[in-house]
Amino acid sequence: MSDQVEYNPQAIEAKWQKEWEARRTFEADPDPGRPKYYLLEMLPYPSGTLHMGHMRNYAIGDAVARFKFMRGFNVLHPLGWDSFGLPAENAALQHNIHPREWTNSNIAQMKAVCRRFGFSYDWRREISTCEPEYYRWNQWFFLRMYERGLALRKRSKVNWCPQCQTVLANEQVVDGCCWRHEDTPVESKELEQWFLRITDYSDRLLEDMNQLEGGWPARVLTMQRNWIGKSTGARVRFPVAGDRSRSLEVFTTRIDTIYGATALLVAPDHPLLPGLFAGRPDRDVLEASWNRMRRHILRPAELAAEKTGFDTGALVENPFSGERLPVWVANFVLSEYGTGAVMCVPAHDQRDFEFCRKYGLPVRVVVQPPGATLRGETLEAATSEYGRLADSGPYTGLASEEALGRMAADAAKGGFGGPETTYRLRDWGISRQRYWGTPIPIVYCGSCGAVPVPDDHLPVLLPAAVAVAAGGRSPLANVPEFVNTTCPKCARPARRETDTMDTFVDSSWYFYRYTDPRNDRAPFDPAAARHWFPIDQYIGGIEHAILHLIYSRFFCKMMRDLGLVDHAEPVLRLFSQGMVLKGGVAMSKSRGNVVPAMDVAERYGCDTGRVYMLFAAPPDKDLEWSDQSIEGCSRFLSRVFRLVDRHSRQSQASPANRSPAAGASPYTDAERALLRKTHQTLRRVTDDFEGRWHFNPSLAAVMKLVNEFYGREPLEECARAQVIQLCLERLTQMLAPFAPHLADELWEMLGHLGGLAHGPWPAYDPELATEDEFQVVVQINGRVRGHIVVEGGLADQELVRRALADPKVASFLEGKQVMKTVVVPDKLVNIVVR
RNA sequence: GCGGAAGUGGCGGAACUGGCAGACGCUCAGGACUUAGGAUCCUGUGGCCGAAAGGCCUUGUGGGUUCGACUCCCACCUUCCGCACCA
Repeated sequence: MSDQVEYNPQAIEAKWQKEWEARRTFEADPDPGRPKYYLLEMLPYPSGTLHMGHMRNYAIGDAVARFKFMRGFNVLHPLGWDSFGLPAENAALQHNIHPREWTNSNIAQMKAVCRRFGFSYDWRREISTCEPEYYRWNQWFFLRMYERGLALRKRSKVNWCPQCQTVLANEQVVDGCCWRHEDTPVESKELEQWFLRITDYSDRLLEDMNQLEGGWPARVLTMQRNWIGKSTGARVRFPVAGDRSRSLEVFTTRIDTIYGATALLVAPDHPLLPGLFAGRPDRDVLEASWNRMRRHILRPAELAAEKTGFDTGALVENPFSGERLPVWVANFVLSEYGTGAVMCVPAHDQRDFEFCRKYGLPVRVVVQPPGATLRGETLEAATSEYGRLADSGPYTGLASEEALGRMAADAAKGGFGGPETTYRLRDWGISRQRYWGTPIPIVYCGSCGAVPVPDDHLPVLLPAAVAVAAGGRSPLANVPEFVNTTCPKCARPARRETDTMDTFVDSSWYFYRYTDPRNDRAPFDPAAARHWFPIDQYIGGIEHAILHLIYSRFFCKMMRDLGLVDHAEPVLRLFSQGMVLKGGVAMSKSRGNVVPAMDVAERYGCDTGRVYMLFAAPPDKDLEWSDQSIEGCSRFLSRVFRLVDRHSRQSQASPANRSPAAGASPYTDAERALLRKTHQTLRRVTDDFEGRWHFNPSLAAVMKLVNEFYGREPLEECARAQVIQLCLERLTQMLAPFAPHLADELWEMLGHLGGLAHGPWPAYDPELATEDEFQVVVQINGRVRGHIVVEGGLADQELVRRALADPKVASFLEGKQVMKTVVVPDKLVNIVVR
């Protein structure tokens, strides 16, 4: 047709976005009549521009959200901004702009991109964590934790990033460097800091992971388990020889090997060391070695590859054997884990083995692995296998498994130890010496000490006029109007805490706020949370596997203890999407390899961008950006547009053709074939959304269906217009989650009003989707030798008979003897010959 | 070192519980339409042999199980990710 209209994504997209907004299409409120579905993508940090790396996350989420909308779910799909954080302060320093201004202008830009992509967010629920209306509840939660002893101030060794000029939580240290500055080794400092006692929840965090099995990626669960690092063993106290009032404690998971201990090793910064040196003639020499080693240890980035140590000259007594053991300082013993001291069993621990071989300490085998008789003198490596105890006093002959329990119990009986469980997880240090964060609601009073700010004084407002400077202490300390206050208890002059909270506090509970975003009396209404929670599907990057995802699980449990929520886990299902790469590396502003999302929308339209994100790779794998591939997706959408356009013009000429074909005369073969392909594709796409989320082959199937229509041109000669109409309607519906704007436009072209956002998602007709003819592969000795076409459901013998009758197959069988036949109904016949 | 994931055409990737390897897209080639085509439509496109029919080879490597293996088992190689003195 000469007056063919071309696909104009920009016009179509603007039209439907306006329409959706006017109709409040994606606003969701509790509705007892429909099942709820809470779908969430991790909230973005407003860094400036949204690039296609970000968009992948939202394209996946939006496809699922729209599918659920179409299926009749009441979908809660919100978005907000993780808007506190250091980059805003850096921008302030570099461009002399206030962090708030920088942040808000970024939010405006990014929101414009999200709107340009037409995502199905309920914007009424938008939140921004840097607003007092939000962060006052961070303070409120802090106070509730303070009341319960879950927020506490303590002096401890903390990680210090010299770039950020602030403290980092353990979770924020990656390979000994800052998570934001991968080349900057973290330093160690002793500071007084606020901590949240996440360690009180170690066991619950671990146990409740059973509820997440299957719904969360296995590797995330593994990473969290390793991070919590539970290990069960025993604590044993070794008295100092000659002074039984003093002792050194060790933690061990292998108390069954204790008769093989030939030394006791302590960490270089063990608190009892100075006491051991005191009064010794060689004290100066010892302290010199000690200081050398400590300097090294204080820089965790320079982890020594080689084990070193020195003999303190002190002796302790093995409480089991009475044997005297030398006390050594060893650089590989960690002061933060266990008791900061270990028993050294060289025969059964590789680290101890290397240490003892280096320094000539004896090696003694006290557990013989099954079927072995090892000797310490000739041992080439430690053996950590369980076995039978040897040379172990009264325990000799016991199996390791049994000895572990019995010896720990005996240590308890003897009053020198007992069973113990340790964790790797440390308390969460939340103090940050930075400006752009939530002020910690504490006041220091000369007479009352640390006093919590009363609830009715919240929020403690972050002052606007602050000279942001990196100087190792919080910029807030330089704002007298902020610092100087009065004690809430005694009304005397007092000083405010000037550190702000780690921004991971903000993101630990934000998804509850979405359920009741404007509440000014509580963080949220428990009833609203109860309605929407738990989150049915959470989507985000793997980089939060332990940071955000363990903190928010902790918050949920804490909130449950406060009576705010009634579930143990906030997120039922988690999906980690792959990264978008360009030139083999992740797209990022700092690498300068980003493809701005707005560029894609302007050039191809956002529907094309979305389809490309879902088509180019499975959603959990990394995706390499390709300018050529996205062209292909653009072409595909144009093809669909032209197909429907042509059909709708013809229908307009004779509107009767629009009436449904149901009840019409039986379908012709060509019509059946068209309907069959359509319903097969529909089945595939439906199953995929409900199951594996392999959108790439799903979209491939839709493309194939479109090719099918093109291959039958001119369509109207092979099928009645009503049948074509029916098939195109299904095609349009199944395209809707992927290319929603185009789908709504096509839906209108097909004569329907109001778009497809709320469905319906069509049910596929199993009858129509069934093949009535099958192409059966005929193999001879496993090699394909022919094909036969048969009707479905043939008996095995009949299938074999027809296979043997095929002339081509027969020619291969000449002079051969059939040994056996294998039949897969409707699929395959394999003839085994000799 | 330990744990996990992965390895398929020129490229991105399909192949669900073992059953025609390479769907779909990109690239490239040819054709049609056209004043024109970098638009559109059609055809072809893993390698080798062959004019063709057809045959042989091919899913990191080597073995095994099976009528039949990308898929299961064993060993090895490579890449990526996580943990890494956690006692």
